[in-house]
Amino acid sequence: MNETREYDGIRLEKLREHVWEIPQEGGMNAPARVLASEPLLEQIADDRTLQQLKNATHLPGIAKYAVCMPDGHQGYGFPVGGVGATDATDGCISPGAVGYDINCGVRMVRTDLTYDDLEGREEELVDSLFANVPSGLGGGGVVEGDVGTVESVLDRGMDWALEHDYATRDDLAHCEDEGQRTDSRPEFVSQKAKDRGKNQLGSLGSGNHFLEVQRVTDVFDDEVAEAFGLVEEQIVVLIHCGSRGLGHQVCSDYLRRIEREHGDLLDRLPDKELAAAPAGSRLAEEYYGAMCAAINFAWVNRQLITHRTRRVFERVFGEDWEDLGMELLYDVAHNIAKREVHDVNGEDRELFVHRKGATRAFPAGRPEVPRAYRDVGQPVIIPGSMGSGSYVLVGGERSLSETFGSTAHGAGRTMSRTQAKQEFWGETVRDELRDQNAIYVKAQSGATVAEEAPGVYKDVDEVVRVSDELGIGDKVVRTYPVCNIKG
DNA sequence: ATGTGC
Repeated sequence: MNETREYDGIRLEKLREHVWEIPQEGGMNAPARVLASEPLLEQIADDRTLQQLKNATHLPGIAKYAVCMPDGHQGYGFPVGGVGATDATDGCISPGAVGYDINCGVRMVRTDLTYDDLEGREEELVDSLFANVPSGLGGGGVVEGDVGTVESVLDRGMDWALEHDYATRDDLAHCEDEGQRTDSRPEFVSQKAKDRGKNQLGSLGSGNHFLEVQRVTDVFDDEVAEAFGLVEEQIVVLIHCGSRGLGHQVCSDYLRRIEREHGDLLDRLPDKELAAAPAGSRLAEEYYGAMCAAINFAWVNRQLITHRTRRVFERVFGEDWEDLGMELLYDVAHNIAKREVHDVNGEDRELFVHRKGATRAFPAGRPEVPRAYRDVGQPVIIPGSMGSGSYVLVGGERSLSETFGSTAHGAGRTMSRTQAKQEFWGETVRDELRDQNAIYVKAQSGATVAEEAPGVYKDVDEVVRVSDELGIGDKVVRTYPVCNIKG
């Protein structure tokens, strides 16, 4: 008899170390799995995550099992840190299982600088980044486009940035999907969404989005770190943001349309927030096209911020960005759905893989991995809090059989934003990080710093340990923050 | 996450 746990009437069986299963019963179309150590499972069970995960298995055509990553927490309808793969022919697609911030994601830009080159100049660098990279709620971006510009960005993604000299060919090669979803259908993105996007091209936004200068403190795998161009004491830049108001509007628009046009399917699901469009329906095709367009918008957003960041480093360090070695290491999406073919019980099936707060983690050999990394596997970038630093992993051998080629995406919150503001005060958090940890934070709003205080996050080391031990994403390097700007 | 509500 397996070890079991029960939380609010939801029973989990321990299959092996870090793998817990909610057995299939009632209206579930598959079992569910939670990938977590015991302390992380306790945190996951603390909110509605397990119930939401169980609800997700009610989605039509869900394959194998729904998965909750070690950093999972409750989200809109479907857990953040959730992976759900549904049959692309007779299953469904669910905006709630992608998330409001379509292609919220993260990229790492490497440099040839070391911490020694930067120490003592943190204030200058953080001030210059803050002054030049638009952040905060509302409008103002690197590019002030019109609706035509937005449509071009939606259609072509990073290819648009290449044509307008905001990107190099190498930048495109180092993005998931090469920074372009060719299934994009801008005509299915509402005018309202495009209007929201036109003055947000190249802007961080607010909440947990940030730009962080970091130093590499630990190398766990010399061979893979070398393939990624990473060494100890090296300075790197992490950019974490998404598709801003445009992606948010796409999600809202389609949730409302699903409610109106597919109420029958909605009535059979345990939670209205799981709203899904049946695969093959007109609405499913339109949502998929619009979501791919928003994905393209987010890649261009991160690229425009990269462009500005390179300019800032050129001014501060007095060399061209090429001479500073500021190449894009990789850009990964954390909130997407994608048609992918996976083995399900010995049969190759085309699925909509929904990764909501989860990272693709393909191992060596997969054709989707950029040529430069194909012999080692794709880089996986996992941001922690502004006090803890982050990790670069490499896609693990077991990810394809265990998690539809996915792993975790971050540390995950442990308390609400409201609670965080009661526990912390922004200016105090900022001063302590500077005085005790030599971390320089500059934000539009003190409230945001309180909401994002290191103390509101799970232990990123523990999340990564579980990923590594499961073999779905393996540790390569760890970084520590130097400068952080945010909304 | 988000022109921080329907």
